[in-house]
Amino acid sequence: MSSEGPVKLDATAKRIIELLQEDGRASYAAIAKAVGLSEAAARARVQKLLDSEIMQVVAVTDPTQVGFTRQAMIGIRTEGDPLQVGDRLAEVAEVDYVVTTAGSFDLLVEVVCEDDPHLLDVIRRVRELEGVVSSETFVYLKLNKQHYNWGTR
Amino acid sequence: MSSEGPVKLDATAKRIIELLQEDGRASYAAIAKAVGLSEAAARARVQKLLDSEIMQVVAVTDPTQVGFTRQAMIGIRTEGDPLQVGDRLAEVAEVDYVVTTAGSFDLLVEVVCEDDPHLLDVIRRVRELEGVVSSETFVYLKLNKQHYNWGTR
DNA sequence: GTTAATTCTGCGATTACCGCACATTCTTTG
DNA sequence: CAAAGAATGTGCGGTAATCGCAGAATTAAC
Repeated sequence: MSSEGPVKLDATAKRIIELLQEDGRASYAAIAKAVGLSEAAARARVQKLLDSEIMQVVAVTDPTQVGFTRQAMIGIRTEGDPLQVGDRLAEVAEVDYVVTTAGSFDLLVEVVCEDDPHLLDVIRRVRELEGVVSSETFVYLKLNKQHYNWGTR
Repeated sequence: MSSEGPVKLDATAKRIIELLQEDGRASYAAIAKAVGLSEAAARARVQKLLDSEIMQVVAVTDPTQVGFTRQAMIGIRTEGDPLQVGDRLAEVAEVDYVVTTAGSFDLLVEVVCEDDPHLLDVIRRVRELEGVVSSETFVYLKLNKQHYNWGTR
């Protein structure tokens, strides 16, 4: 769905991203002052970053706090093209995160479920997908840390 | 650092969260209209959700797009209290995500690094932590899907 | 049933946002 | 290298959103 080009970001773009990683609702005026641009220019740059899907500004929550009692990571071994299997997994609604990896799993998939029967159903559906050879599920017991302000380089 | 109580969220709070999961920069006026409150009340509720750390509004990016070429998930087996080890891991700057799990790993840890030597150094530091018995690293090759609008229940 | 605390509404006063015309800088390209 | 074209930035006026606060309404506690 997204065709990536390794976009080049200048120092101003990176500082804007870092500011919004700290506070996604920062005003354009505040951003402009922080990076030394006019308000209109700052606004244009934020819009560009959003439109190009380099960055998105969203609310993030601990799923367990908003009614999803079962979360899990599923390690998956595939046959055929892992990227294609990854695309198929990405279509599953309960899946919020898919990465292709090197190691004893080909894909790591995070799923968000309401309860145990729901998780069971998701695992069943995942294992039935074409190209999925085996899977191993890690049920989440506690979310210890979750942050997004890793900055830029 | 965060003392969790399973906070009870009413329907309005959940709808506000869902709206901001779609667009973290939605105006208070728009939120108010959507949930049927005055602008001031909507603003107060958003502030409360932010202050109580139930929700945070932030910019999220694909790390590879902003200069971090090496990302990985590290599966960790521990001895002693996994939660304590998790807390220690959470203090590592390059670690952005820590979950305690049930399964063949006790903890899953996501790390964001600039390059291979950086990743190597992080893995070394992680393995030296007290309580870490063994670790297995899954280097990310591609981020297939990443989304945050899983809604509420 | 009264009190206290929380939450909501309804405003002005202030600030931010948006769109647009024009200036500036950076890239092609002949 | 000069001119054309594309980005990117500035300034500003009109509109809309935000903020702070006083008082009403609702909810919880006793």
